[in-house]
Amino acid sequence: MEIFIDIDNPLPQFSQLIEQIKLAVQQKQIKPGDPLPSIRQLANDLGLNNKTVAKAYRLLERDSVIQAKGYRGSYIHPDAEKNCTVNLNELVEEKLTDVIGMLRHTGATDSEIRIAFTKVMNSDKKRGS
Amino acid sequence: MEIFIDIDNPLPQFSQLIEQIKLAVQQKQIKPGDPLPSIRQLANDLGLNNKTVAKAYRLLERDSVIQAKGYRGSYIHPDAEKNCTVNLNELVEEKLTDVIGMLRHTGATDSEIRIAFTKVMNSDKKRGS
DNA sequence: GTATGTACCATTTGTTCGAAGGGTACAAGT
DNA sequence: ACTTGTACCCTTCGAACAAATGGTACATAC
Repeated sequence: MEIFIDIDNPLPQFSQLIEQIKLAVQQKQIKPGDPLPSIRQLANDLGLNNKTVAKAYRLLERDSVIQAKGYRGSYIHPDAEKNCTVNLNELVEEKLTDVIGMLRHTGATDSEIRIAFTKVMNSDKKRGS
Repeated sequence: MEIFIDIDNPLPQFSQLIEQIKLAVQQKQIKPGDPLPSIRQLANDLGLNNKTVAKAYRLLERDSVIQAKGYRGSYIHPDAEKNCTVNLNELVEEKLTDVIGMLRHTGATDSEIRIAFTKVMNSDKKRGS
């Protein structure tokens, strides 16, 4: 499995990493149960910061593409092949498109929608999750 | 009817103006059909820019609190008293709260939601209103 | 002619945010 | 001991945006 990170690519590095790992899973270059390089090691190999790789791993684990087994390294998730085709972002975009379209239809300004959006994002953040 | 614009108020000037005009309507200091000062005049009286007042008027008209009668000035809308209590922003916030809550429940990161949000806002903007 | 609402062009200022990097530390596994 | 994932702290850079201001112009009503 080979990973290329393109600095000139407008896509964030952690996104590129996620994409390529998902791609490797889909192309069966790596299979469920296979171990992944450690965060620090991969970061070192690619010339990235630990945090950047950790961020990619964190998101990959949330999407059940990989599994972080405590302090025993990270492995490809059993259902990785299925889960890495499911795109959470598509759902997010879809839902947001619906609401935004609806709100614009009521006459709400883009500006107002943005204001309300950030307000909701921030106010809910404080008291919870 | 007296309008006060507080520079130190964190609330934007145009918002303060909207609030105070709505308040004046609710308190029946001005009644449906009453004329409003012209944009330029009010801006001059309050020491604001024309655009700032125009923005407030534009939003007030969208909410049917006032009526801009072409080139004959602006007047209080017949249903102003009813409409100025209805807050479009509340609807916007409510709907956004719903979706955001739902998306967060699916595991989406606040960051991801923000990314998708701006993406939707911008991509839809390009191809027509 | 003058005032009106409105629509463009533009700029400046301040805030918020994402992305990335740097450092330190911890608990649990080998 | 050493590595692992993870969780904090903080900083820098750049982009996107809101808010406000300025100027110009137009068609229409009085």
